[in-house]
Amino acid sequence: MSRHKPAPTIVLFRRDLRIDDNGALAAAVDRGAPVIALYILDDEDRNLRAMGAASRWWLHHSLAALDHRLRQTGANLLLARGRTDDIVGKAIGASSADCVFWNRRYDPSEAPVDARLKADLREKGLTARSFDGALLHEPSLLKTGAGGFYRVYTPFWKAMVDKADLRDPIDAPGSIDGWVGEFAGLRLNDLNLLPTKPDWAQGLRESWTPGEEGGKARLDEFIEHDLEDYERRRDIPGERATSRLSPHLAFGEITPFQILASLRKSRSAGASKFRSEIGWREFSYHLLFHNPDLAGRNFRPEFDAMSWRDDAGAVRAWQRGLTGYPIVDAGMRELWRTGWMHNRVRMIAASFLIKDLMIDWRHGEKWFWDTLVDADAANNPASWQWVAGSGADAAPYFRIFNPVLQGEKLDPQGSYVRRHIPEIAALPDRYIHRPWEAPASLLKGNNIELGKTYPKPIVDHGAARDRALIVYQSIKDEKAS
DNA sequence: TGAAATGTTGGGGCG
DNA sequence: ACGCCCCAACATTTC
Repeated sequence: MSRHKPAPTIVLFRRDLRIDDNGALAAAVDRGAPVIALYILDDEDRNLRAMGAASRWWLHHSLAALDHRLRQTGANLLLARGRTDDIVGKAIGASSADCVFWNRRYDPSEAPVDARLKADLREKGLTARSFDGALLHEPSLLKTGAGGFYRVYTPFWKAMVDKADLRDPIDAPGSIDGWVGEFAGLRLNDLNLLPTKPDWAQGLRESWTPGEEGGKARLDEFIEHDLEDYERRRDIPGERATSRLSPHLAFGEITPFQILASLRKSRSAGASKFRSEIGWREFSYHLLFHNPDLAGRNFRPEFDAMSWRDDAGAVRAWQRGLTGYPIVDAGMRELWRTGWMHNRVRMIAASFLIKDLMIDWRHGEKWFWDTLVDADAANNPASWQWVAGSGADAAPYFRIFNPVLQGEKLDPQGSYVRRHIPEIAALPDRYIHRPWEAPASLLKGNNIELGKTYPKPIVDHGAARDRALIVYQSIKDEKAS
């Protein structure tokens, strides 16, 4: 007599490339049926924002790491390409699966895909279930006293901490009964996620270990070495004192539940400051959920009247790290080389594009989307709007960073600038953030020719500041009238 | 998660 | 000894 083998469960992996604290995977394993772990790359759906090049590089390596983790426990990752509903239908056809599990997505362009899928599957009499993991809170459930959504960070975070279910992480399955069968038959390289000609990923490879084990190691190291003095050192880009967990979080290799659980154990002085940075990520998703076009539209509509400058040459100089302001250029080159930029420098570089160059923040947001390994549908537009002043709880319009003062304050020894701008590395500290003031003999002695080996400032900050204040003032007048 | 302009105070040089 | 000025240092206001 043959024992009846239950129909398999499909687990969809998306930006939750981990086996630890994975509610969908744990539930599938608990169900006792064979598990089909499936990743679908959807390059077709025009309603979805195409992933940037740096993110695709990360995705490739993260998928490889996930496959490796699954193989250690008895399963493997199947890859497919196409629309989610099509592929899931085909996978059900090939496997007779009767059950599909996944972890929820909160990007408003992706969530409807999952909602339709759930409805379709249930209509066919199949089981479809979704789980939490990406966020500490459900954006649809958190409301202000007046019934709206939060627009100010502090009350949001206070309410969230009170109401969220800060559950403990779910253990990774010890072993998985992996479904044995063929489906789609794509190999990782078939997804074409890596850059080819040219291969610009050298700096990324040197900087990162994608995958959940890399993320866990990063968290442990951060807590052990940097958390105690986090509040003081986090703003000093030369120190590498931030967590650098952002790409791991963006791809769901680690969850905020895991991070908070580790912080609870550490009791370090910097824990509450770091926890509130996790809170900003929650706030960004909260804003995105209630404002689906956060990357395309000003949160404050009065900014629609803003007269941004159209200056392709200036945008290009900013992208390449050739503005002539060392702290800005160092940040932009760190981004280009490593796929990441220190958070404080992001603010300075963004302030420079928006307020010194008067370029529409959406140009900056797009560049970051393409070049950041941590490019995130919520954090990226929310943060750009924050700097522009067009966002919720945003920086006031008159807050304009002086790139020289910021450089001297946060990188007094110039170690960050020298790391990324070798052509001026020989300048003494005194001139490292203002090379145009260095004596001619000093420049010449170090083979620096401003305008040739390193640019002269593309705008005068003082004049640019005055211009920005006038333009921003006009928006304020607009609103008043 | 700012910077610049303006205002105030107090020490020291000097006639 | 005194008043005057300068200016650094700090505080406050303004954008």
